[in-house]
Parts: sequence; C-alpha cells; structure tokens
Amino acid sequence: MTVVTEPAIETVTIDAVLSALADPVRLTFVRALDAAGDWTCGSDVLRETGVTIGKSTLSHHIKVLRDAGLIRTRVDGVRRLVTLRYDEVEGRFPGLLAMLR
Amino acid sequence: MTVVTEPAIETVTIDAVLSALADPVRLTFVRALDAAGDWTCGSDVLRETGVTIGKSTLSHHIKVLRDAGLIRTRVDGVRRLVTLRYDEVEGRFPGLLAMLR
DNA sequence: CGTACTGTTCGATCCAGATCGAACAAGGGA
DNA sequence: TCCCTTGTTCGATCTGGATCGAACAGTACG
Repeated sequence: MTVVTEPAIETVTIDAVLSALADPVRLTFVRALDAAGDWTCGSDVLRETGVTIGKSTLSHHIKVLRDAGLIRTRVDGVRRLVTLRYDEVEGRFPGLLAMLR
Repeated sequence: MTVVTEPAIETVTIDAVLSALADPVRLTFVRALDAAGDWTCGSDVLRETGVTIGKSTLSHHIKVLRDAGLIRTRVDGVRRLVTLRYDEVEGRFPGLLAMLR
C-alpha cells in the first residue's frame, strides 16, 4: 500500500489512454495537472477544478488515470501526491497533451 | 435525408473526439478508414474489419463519428460512402491520427 | 410494378462504468 | 493517547451508451 506503481510508458496503449480521457471529470483533472505542472494533492485537484464528487470516486478516477499511464502517484505522509507524466506521455504520443489545452 | 452534413472542423472539440474514439468498435473503424484512405461503403467497413454488429448499430457508430467531426458521409445511390476527414483532423489536432495506427 | 439491397429511425434491453456511503488504514499533531 | 485528515476498498445503486430487431425509406434493377 505504501508504494504506488504505474505502468512502464512502453506498455501504455493509445486505446487505454483514449478510454481514460473520454470521461469529462478525468479530462478536467488531466488539464489541471498539466496546468499545475507539479505534484499536487488529490484533494487540491478537487478544490482547484471545482469538481464535486465523493472521495471514493476521486480515488477511482486517479486509479484509472494511473493505470492508463497518464499520471504518477507519490506517497507523502497521509497524502497522495499526483503528477502528470508529461515528458513520458509526450515522448510516446507527441502532441497529445497539447490537444487537451 | 439525402444530404448528410458534418460539423465544420473549427467547431470540433477534442472532448467530443476523445469520446468518439473511446469505443473499441469506432476505433477499429477509424483505423480501417485511415488505412483505406478512400471513400468506403459502410457494409464494406464491417466486412474488412471483421466486426460483427447489426446494421442499426453500425449506423449509430457512423453517426457518432460523423457528429464528432472525424468522418464524412456521402450519398451514392442506395449506399452511404464514408471517409476519414484526414487533412482537416490533422490540421486541427496534429498527430492525433498517427497515434491511432 | 415488384423485388432486392443499403441504410435510418425508433423502442426496448443490457451492461460497463460512474457514483456514493460506510468501513477501514495510516500518518500527523495536540 | 486521541482525534483529525487523507485516501483506499468494497458493496450497492444508477445511468449513459452499446446493442438489437422491427419497421420504414430510398434507390437500382428485372
């Protein structure tokens, strides 16, 4: 539990990425993380985006984005910090993240 | 009915495109149309991709892709020919179609 | 004209996934 | 040691969208 892993970027498929980005809530999160450009606390993402969902739903979306290979999670005490895997995603799917802005 | 219109490329949003491409059947169709590179009959798309769905479902997917701005439909007698709006989509979302291959 | 073929539309069904709440885990601070 | 906060997990619920079949529309062809 204390370690949160994400898939290697080579194993990330565009199919999974598209499925992950098809949800409006997750798309909002990715845009916010892109704008933040830094490690961000999960609850801060909610606050900054104004999205109102339960914390279990937030946890679900974070997991989907992580499993799709788009974000990375780091444990920081009681918090989970997340960040967009910008360089890796850009390297694998050039231009994708720019399209979302 | 005899005229089938698609949205102007400037009005196409990445959100709608992502939603359209999130479905595996539609993703298969887009890849097939990309490979074909030409006007293709709807039933031919089914035959070439090996996808087995009813014709009403096919009609639904074609409409979703058209409304999302990804394909264009042309009436040819009793048939409806479809084609990928390659140049326009490439112009609006550079690199997107290449990611799907 | 009638038949065959392609596709649309409509209503119904079904299901994957979004959502929630409760219970639980774990760390930080008084 | 409590208690508060953050987040996960699990079960249940709900809903949007994929799917189908039947009916219909339009065209080509005999």
